[in-house]
Amino acid sequence: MPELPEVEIVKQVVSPLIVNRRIEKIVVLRRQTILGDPEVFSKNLIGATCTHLSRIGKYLMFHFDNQKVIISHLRMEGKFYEILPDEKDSKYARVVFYLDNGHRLSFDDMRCFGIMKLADEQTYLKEKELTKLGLEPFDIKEKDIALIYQKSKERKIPIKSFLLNQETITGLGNIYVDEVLFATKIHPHTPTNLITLNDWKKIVEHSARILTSAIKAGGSTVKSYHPGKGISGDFQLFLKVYGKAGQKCLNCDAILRKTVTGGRGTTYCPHCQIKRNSSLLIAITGPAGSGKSTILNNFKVRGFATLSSDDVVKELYKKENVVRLINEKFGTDFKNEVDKNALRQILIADSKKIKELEKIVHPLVKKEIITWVKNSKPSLKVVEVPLLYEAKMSNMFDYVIGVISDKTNERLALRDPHSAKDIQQINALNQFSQYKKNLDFLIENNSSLDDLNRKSEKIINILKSYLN
DNA sequence: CGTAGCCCCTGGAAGC
DNA sequence: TGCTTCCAGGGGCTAC
Repeated sequence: MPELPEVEIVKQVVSPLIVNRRIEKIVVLRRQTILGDPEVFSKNLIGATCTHLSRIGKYLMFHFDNQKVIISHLRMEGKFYEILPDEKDSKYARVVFYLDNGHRLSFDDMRCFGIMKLADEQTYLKEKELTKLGLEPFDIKEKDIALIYQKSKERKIPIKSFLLNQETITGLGNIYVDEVLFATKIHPHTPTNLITLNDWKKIVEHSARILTSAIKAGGSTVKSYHPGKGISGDFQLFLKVYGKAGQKCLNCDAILRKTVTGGRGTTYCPHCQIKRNSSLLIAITGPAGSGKSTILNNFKVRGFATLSSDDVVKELYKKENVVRLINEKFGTDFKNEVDKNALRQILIADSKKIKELEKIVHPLVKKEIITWVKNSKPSLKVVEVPLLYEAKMSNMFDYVIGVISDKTNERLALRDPHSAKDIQQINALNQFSQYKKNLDFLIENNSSLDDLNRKSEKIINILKSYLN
């Protein structure tokens, strides 16, 4: 869990507990926590006295008078705690150091991600964990920024992933990266090669500023993390985006959005942090009969690449493996093609079956969309996805347009009187309204076709202006 | 080579 | 209430 400020606080809190103390005994409760042989680790440290602690990025080093060094990383949950003589080891103790004053220093690590490694004073900086690290934001000079910029021009990963990787800049983690990108008004998914030299100056400046203030505040305390017993920092009170998805942005009226970047939760302001990109992927979502197809067509006419998930599903229903899967799951006997209307009858009779169908269909649709995106040329791509949030697909899109209408039932009846009632019934089961807060644009289609066209035109122009 | 995605673990919270 | 699923302040490894 800890990022640079929290590790710095741990260093400050733990130093007085162990410096000038001799290690009398080491109990390794979880062998994998020690990289290398735990017996060698213990043998080299027992009898040694700790001279000082040091920190590089998120690594914490313990230096001893026998020229040995412990390199440690707390990862997500690691903590060093002092245990008094009459106290029991905690449930999550992994390595316990017995000190010459009768106290123990316990390395607690619920999730077992943390590590410790023995090294030599002369060569510890050459250990692979430390040689990989880039500069801390405070140490980055003008000439370093130019080098970082050169390096970044060759990388296409999202800037957030680039900053989380410690090889160029070290110290930022998931919280502070989100804060820095918000401060610099850079969208976390911006490809690294689009970050300008001027952006880099701002990123470095804000990183140093935010990390420094966080250290001053004692670090951030989120969930139950504490640098030591009874100690907790306050910087979480000053966070502007982390953990605040769904709340109002402090700089504008937009609602902060949560997405996923490289498997990590990411919060940002969709208005302040506009995505600059050479291409944009947009989703249109909403209930059946709301007007999605009309809007999709407006995009098509303006030269966007467009795809309808309903068409994708139609094609999937003709595939042999899909027909087989559905027959197995629903006890049907479709031959060459799944009969959509017959299937709908089954779903209406037992609404629990909808989820089962979605479990089969959604991942396949997602796959098809990804393939389509890869193969389509235009820089603006739009996909109509009726159940975008249910299918958990919203994260792959840069912007989401939602369409709602109080006239869906009338439109469905006009389109196909035969199936209208059934589709209306399924529509009623989906809670589109609860996703409103996740949308970037909302179109209320309650008036004329002209009105709908005007509204979609307006959004098309905004999206075009976002393009690099 | 760069990159996406999975993996290492445990437990609390939210969803059903 | 009990069960399931998701999520968490990190980073290494592997398959493409």
